[in-house]
Amino acid sequence: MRYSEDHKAQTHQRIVEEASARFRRDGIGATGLQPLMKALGLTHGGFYAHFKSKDDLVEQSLRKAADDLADHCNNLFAEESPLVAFIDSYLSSEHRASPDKGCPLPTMSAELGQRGQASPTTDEVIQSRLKSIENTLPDQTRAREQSIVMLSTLVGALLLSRSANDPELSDQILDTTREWLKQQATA
Amino acid sequence: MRYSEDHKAQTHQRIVEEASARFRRDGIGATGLQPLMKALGLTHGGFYAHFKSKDDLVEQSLRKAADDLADHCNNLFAEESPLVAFIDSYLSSEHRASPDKGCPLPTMSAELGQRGQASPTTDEVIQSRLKSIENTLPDQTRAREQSIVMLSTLVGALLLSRSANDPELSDQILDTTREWLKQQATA
DNA sequence: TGTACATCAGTGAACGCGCGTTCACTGATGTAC
DNA sequence: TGTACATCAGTGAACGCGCGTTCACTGATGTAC
Repeated sequence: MRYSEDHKAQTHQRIVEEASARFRRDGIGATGLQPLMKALGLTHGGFYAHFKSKDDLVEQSLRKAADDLADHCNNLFAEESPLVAFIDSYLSSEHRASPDKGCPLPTMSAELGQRGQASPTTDEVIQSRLKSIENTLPDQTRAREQSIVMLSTLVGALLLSRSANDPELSDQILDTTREWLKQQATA
Repeated sequence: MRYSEDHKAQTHQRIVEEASARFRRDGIGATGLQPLMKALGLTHGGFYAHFKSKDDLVEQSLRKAADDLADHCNNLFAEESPLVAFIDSYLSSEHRASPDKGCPLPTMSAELGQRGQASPTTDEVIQSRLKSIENTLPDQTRAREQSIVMLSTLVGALLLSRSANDPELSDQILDTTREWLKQQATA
């Protein structure tokens, strides 16, 4: 069947969006293309009309996630203190509970590094997230260094907080790190 | 064939050690039991004489890795400043280059969180690593908070540094974070 | 001391399963005449 | 306006592969008599 003008582009986007969520929630290796396509009401054979390979989809999904988050960060400039808003948002229980809608670094970067064949896409995501933080920093003289340390802390805290089984430990990591960073940000 | 007294215990330990290295280097899902046993000169069928399941091996491997690192940290007390020694060691290019011998948190915790069935082992590893840091802190009054923020930063920086494709970016993350933490430690 | 037997760590074929990828195909729609 | 044809997004069976797990087995050694 032949479809209306932008039908293919829409399907393509639907696949990228669903994959982007699943990769972040379940991991790349644990996300099968067959269940992914089925969830969208499609059959798996059609996948290769849209993507060269699973790796191709991974790259596009990563970029999509990074772009969405960059947009989200730009909205924070409406807030009184964008930096505090960023920290609160990154280390919120909402972000912890919804990896599928959040930053891909805590969920995907370990697997991306382990996957063998290297790709510059991960670097783009890191640089994009660093830039987002730099933009919110009040003092621009050491913005690069500050953004690197802050991103490391944010990524590590969210990762550990999600991994912790005991809710108390999980909260402790999230809350302690968030308050620490905010205190340092306002000092 | 029947073997000498502690032969089984030795084999068991060899499997745990090899698995512990592979899980950290390649990830849990990407590590097959068949290649693992083959690398030790064994056949895969014998695996279940030692472990209930792959998950059982994962738990034992995690604990082994955490114990080894706790030992390593205790050795740092011979240094003049254990805290600086710890930071230097954690964010060294050696640690970055050898995930199979290093901290399991940057490499395995995302996957452990995504694997569905939760286990308290991850919490034990986190608590163990927090304790290691607390022990090196000069000021014990806010040791818990400090150790949480520091572990988050260390884990995040190592993870990002390993994920970065561009060696320059990777070095920048490692070096900036290491120097920042050391400066804060000595202040 | 010599022999029969029990033990059990390790063997390797086999199981069902889901993976990523390929490919001949279908059939509704847009285009050409 | 009506008909013949080309397009191509999506279909679904099939491919080889490696996975975790099971199981009947082997055979060197320790133990019992």
